[in-house]
Amino acid sequence: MKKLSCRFPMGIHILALIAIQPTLCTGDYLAKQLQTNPVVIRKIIAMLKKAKLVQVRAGVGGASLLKSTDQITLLDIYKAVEVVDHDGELFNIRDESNSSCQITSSLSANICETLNEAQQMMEQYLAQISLQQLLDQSFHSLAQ
Amino acid sequence: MKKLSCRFPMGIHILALIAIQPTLCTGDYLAKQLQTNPVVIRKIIAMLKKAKLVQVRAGVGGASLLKSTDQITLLDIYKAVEVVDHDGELFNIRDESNSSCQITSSLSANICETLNEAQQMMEQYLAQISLQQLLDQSFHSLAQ
DNA sequence: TTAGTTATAACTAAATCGGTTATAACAAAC
DNA sequence: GTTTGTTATAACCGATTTAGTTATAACTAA
Repeated sequence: MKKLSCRFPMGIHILALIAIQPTLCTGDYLAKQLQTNPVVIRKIIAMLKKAKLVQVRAGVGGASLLKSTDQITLLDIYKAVEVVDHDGELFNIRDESNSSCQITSSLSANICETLNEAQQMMEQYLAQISLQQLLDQSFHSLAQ
Repeated sequence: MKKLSCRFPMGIHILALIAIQPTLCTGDYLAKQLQTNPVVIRKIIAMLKKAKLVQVRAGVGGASLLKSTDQITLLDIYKAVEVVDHDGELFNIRDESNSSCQITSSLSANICETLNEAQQMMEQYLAQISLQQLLDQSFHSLAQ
């Protein structure tokens, strides 16, 4: 019913623009690009800073990456802005593994294990895509 | 920051219990197993009914599956209870592909494509796991 | 000193969530 | 036909998250 927050795709977009044009990327500029509010941008950037992916030039504006674009994966960004304050589990699984009913207990443990594997499939994919790859793809589609 | 709803793991658990002991599975019984409220159970079952995965004996209680356990995949359940009222996209991607800035436009399109592929990795995995497989695993861990 | 910027707190409106209560309808047993 | 146990569903609640906004303070370079 509910999607994840838009911070993840926005975070990717922000870092990509910073990679291309560091000094140009003020909060206002990025907000115009992403059609949102500068404070929303700065909140996302604050999370990316906490993950040591980016640094910001306070006062004067602009930002720059703290890693090279091929060393930043989409999983890094995902975890920086989407996985906070909890164990990182996407699915909301309640632990019934110590139920007095053995079937429920066993089922619960197996559901938990299986869903976490499903999540890992997604995260493994995100870990394989670097910011550089995304930039390459985008420039390639631009050239056509 | 936010996990998905607990309807998905609960829906799996509910269908598994129905598969094992159809007549026993009243709303009250299932609620005790999952440690929640009968109405919560019935809301989930209502979504599973809409997806034609289960039928319920109104008045007398109990439920039964409308497909065999090896023809119900976790993806079926996921889509029945977690993906409703929107296009099924997990990530909240805003369409910036018609931005006046060509870089932003191209980036947006590629972010969208990449994240949807990440989602597909997860859904493909869910599609490979049947309810029967989950039951087999659970009985196997019980036997040990 | 000024202008442009970042940092951050506080607040809002909207949506979703899990849960609860209440009411009506249903089906089988007696 | 009544009773009993159940399903179906609407209405509501409090908590939480979200994106956005406003306001204030601090920073940096010109």
